[in-house]
Amino acid sequence: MTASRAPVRQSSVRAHNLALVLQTVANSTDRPSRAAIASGTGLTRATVSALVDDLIAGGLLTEHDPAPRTGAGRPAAGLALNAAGPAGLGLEINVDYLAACVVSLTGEVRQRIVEHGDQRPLAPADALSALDSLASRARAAAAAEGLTLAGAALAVPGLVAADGLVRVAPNLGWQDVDVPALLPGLADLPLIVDNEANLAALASAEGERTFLYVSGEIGIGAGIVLDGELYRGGRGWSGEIGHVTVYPDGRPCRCGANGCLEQYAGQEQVAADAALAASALGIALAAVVNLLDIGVIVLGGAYAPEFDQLRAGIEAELTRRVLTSALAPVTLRAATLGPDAAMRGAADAVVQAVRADPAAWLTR
Amino acid sequence: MTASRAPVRQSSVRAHNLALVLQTVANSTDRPSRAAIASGTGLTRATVSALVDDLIAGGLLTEHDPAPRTGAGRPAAGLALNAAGPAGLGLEINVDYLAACVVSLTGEVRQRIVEHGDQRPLAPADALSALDSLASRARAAAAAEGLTLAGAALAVPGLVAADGLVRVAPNLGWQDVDVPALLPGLADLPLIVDNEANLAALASAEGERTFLYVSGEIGIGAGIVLDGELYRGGRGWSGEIGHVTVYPDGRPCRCGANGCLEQYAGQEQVAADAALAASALGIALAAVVNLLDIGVIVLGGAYAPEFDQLRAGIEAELTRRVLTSALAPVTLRAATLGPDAAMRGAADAVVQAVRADPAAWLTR
DNA sequence: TCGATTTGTTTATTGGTTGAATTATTTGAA
DNA sequence: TTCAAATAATTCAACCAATAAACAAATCGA
Repeated sequence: MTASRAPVRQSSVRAHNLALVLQTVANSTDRPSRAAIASGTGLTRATVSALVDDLIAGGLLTEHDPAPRTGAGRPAAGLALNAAGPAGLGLEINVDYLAACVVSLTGEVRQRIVEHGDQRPLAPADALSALDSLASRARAAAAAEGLTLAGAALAVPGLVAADGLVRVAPNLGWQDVDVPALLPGLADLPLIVDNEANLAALASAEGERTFLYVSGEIGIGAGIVLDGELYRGGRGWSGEIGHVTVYPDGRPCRCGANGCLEQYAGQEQVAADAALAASALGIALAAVVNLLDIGVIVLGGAYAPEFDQLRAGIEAELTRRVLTSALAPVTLRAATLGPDAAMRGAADAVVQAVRADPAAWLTR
Repeated sequence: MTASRAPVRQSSVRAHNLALVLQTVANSTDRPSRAAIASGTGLTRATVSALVDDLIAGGLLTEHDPAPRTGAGRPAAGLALNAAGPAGLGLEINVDYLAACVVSLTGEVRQRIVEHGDQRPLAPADALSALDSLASRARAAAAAEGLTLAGAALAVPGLVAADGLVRVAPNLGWQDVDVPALLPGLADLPLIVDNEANLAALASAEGERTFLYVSGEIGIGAGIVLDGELYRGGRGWSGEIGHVTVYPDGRPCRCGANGCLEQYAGQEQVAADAALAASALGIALAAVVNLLDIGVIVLGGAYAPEFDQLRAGIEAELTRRVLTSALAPVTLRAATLGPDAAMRGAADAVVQAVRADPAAWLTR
């Protein structure tokens, strides 16, 4: 069905194979040689050599001395991502802090600035103006280290439309805020604006290709990653697990409905009654697994530090309510990045965009 | 992230563009000319000509006289899918019938055989043996009409693993049935085995790219179509909406849990208490929309004839419980194919596979 | 009847991969 | 010490597929 509506020319072949080579290096634990990449991908050595030349010339890969010796033959030149290559600027605005970080192409955090302060009393323009100058500081520091930015991404606790328009951010009190227009300092960079749970999910993959990330803050959000790709839904509003009904006639929610998960497993409820929170969470997560057949669930935000208290209660509901639980169990895991997850995911999104389409960067 | 782990060569370019041209013809309401395809796809006329030649030579397209006259210039040759091209064999086994149909490349039903009879007392081998001979009859009739089959697909009311192994089909009483091995008459054809709701969803798209199809039978199943593609989940067990919890402490379900949707909106419950069924269905569907941001829901199976009774009750819950309902409403629709949906979807799956990868058929 | 117009084909060119031959660099054995 | 074997990387001719531009075909309108 999907013969994506675009024609393919030879240059698309090159673009695809450049990405293939770059991803192979990125996913490799050691520093692979051209020959290793060739046998790993199925491309010929000649082709890999040509592609690697382009990637080195474009500053995406670097060549290193061979690692250990292995038998006879000419020693291999080890290839690695260029730590000085295009980096990603990750930004986050949340209820009580602003944050920025710069992550290198290799995935290292090279800058990190967090500024605490209640954002709720501020008008969107003022909050974003403060973020803009925070971003400028991070940018300048990165430039001083010799890093060039490939783009920026901002995590927002709310519903974001495809063009960067924030439709609603209830906890910030925002409505219809045109974020890119209010960040003039970033006008020269490609800017991604996305929901915080979506971006936090990206940062929490740890090698997993298909999983659900759940973040318990004041609200509860989820990022759905299917086969390595974030699923955003038709309008970009997927993952609103906080308003999945757990008890149809239960507590009234600020959204107008009754019995939303948020009323039983929000940040405060976890602290007040972990058993109830775990049970409610388990019921909602069972629905997700029944619908999407997802095998791994990562608990982040306020859930991560309470993971040990929540685990048994959630698993009990999953076992009872997931139809296929006897055939294949669901794995529960705590997120490891803490409050930095969304900001890190934002920066990762930029870096991953470069890795997924290096040709766009090379010909920029 | 997804630079699908395979290298791309020139032949992949050709395969992709062949599919692009074929899909363009398939999705066209009139009979497009080579020039129209060129301007529609962005390929050059020369390239389209070459690709079309291959598709005509391979029996996938046919050339027709120009339709209406339009101004000056050489008249265009209209292209259309070849009605005598590779067809799909669709099969279904269900509690009280066996069915087979043959659908042409153009999407017309050319054969249709339904054999009523309770399958539950039969051993899987016996039921499938009967289906095998039914399939042979449909095949022979299709061959008599000059149709060649590109493959077959079977719809089963149960959980199907990727290799065609039916893990559980509760209403048939099946467990771990190796379907392909029990259909020797189809050994020479590629065979897809899939869940009936998944295949019924495919047949019920009606141009929609992202939607949820819900089928209310004895059990309740759902097919999730995201951007034109069926989402099957990590193990192929997605869409088990029947066991989403609606009332956590509600009626006990045969799956062992309490308050599953199936206990409130199954076939019998719809007849007994439509209002309760609609409300339960609405609660579960609201969860789907909150999680996946799906804008269109198609009600099939036993729900379709009761659509008018159910609609208001479902919509009330959706409006109340979907966080984004004020921003964008959810569209409810009744399926139109009736009990044939799964069988038709099975045949469609075969035809669509040919349309999505004509190069595979041409070089078979 | 002729020019304008549109469709479809032909041909030389270009970009990109392939496969085979070649060069480079090391280990190990005579 | 020297040379054969082995492995890595590069070079080069061949091939495949798309492109652009020229050309042939078929129709309309003046």
